[in-house]
Amino acid sequence: MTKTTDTLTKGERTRRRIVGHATQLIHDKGYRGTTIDDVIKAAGVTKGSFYFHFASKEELGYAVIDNASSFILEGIKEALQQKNLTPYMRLELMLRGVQGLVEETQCTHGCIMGNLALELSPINDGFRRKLAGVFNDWSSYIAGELEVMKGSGDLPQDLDTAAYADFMVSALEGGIMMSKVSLDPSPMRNSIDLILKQLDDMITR
Amino acid sequence: MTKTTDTLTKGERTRRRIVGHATQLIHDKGYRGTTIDDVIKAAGVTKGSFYFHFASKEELGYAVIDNASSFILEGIKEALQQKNLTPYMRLELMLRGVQGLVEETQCTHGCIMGNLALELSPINDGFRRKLAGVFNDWSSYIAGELEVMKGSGDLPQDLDTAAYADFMVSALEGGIMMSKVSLDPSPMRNSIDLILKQLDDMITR
DNA sequence: TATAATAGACCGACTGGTAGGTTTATTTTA
DNA sequence: TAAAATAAACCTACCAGTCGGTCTATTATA
Repeated sequence: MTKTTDTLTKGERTRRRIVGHATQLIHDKGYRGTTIDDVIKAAGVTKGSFYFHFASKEELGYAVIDNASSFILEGIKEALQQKNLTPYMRLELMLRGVQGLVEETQCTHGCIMGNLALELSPINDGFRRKLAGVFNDWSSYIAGELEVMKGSGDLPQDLDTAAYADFMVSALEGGIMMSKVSLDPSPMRNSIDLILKQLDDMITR
Repeated sequence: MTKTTDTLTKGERTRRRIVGHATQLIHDKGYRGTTIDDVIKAAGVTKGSFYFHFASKEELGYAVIDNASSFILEGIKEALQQKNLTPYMRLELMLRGVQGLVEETQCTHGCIMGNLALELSPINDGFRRKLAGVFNDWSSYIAGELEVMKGSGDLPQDLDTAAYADFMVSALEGGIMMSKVSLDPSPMRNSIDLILKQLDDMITR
């Protein structure tokens, strides 16, 4: 996937360090709430160095979205590739994985993708499209699992798997939003519990 | 409720005009994305006049949240007060009402409460608490309807109505988020459809 | 009742600070 | 040693907030 650190040039390592710190800061305070000065201070570089690696704050934004989305989607794909598990168990593993990620920050930071989706969609169409693509990919992976379940007769044949996958993503992101605004992990956990329960209830026995 | 326009002083009318335009702008571009200059230009007032009515941008923010939340919650309460309808129909009316509001802006602006919740929660605890209160109220109203249904035996007696109401709000807000980032009303409609279908499926017959 | 005094509402140039971005010189590294 | 990378000072636009002052409609007073 990504090159191992020891094969990277110094410049590439610096760039990644900047992106890493910027991702954390933006996850916490948002894109507008994070200044270049914040980023270079956290990453331990100077302005000149930053602008050697990035043409603009916008370019940093794209790098952060790429970094965060590939991290998240890799985790999701990994959970869904556990071929020793049933599709239902794979989906459960995936959802619990996301829950773990969000709980790492006591739910106060929410989901960086959801945060940026709402903050940046109205002001930058490039960001918006990239973020929409991430959610679309995520939903597609879930729909793939639902299709497998449907194919083996575990789910009703008239189930619209794409729509149901969208619903699962929506309910999860909404739960994360509620947890962030209330500083309480319960709503997110509750969403995941109910998503899984409803999926389980749909399984034809 | 609110005073009728003709009994208001000139100053009160100006203040409300500022809040109204600010609400629109903030709904569209977010709190940070909206400048005082944007607001005064839209409302047709000057800086001095603005700062006669508001001590700070933050105070405007509170006024906007109050304005938007009371508007939304009034609409919700109105739908839930239709005593000639069944609780299920009241909830459906409420959800379709929210859908209508969001579709007024082609889903591009999302829900102002959700937008502000994610943007402002990490940077201002006062805003965060106020927004959390709005979602809490909303969920409580829904839970009230679910309790009625449960009381009349239409829903399972072991249903956690508060948790299920939270889930409904989460799924709806998440759907609105997906619609905003994809510029497509389908995810929100899909969320509402599935929320209602799942509620209907739960009704004991 | 004519005039003076007061207060609410409004005006817009200005300011201090901030944030994104630039420039030029210097040091590292491949 | 040429190119890559870093350093530090600097620039400029923008933005929240300020401040001295104006306008107008009541209200008080002689």
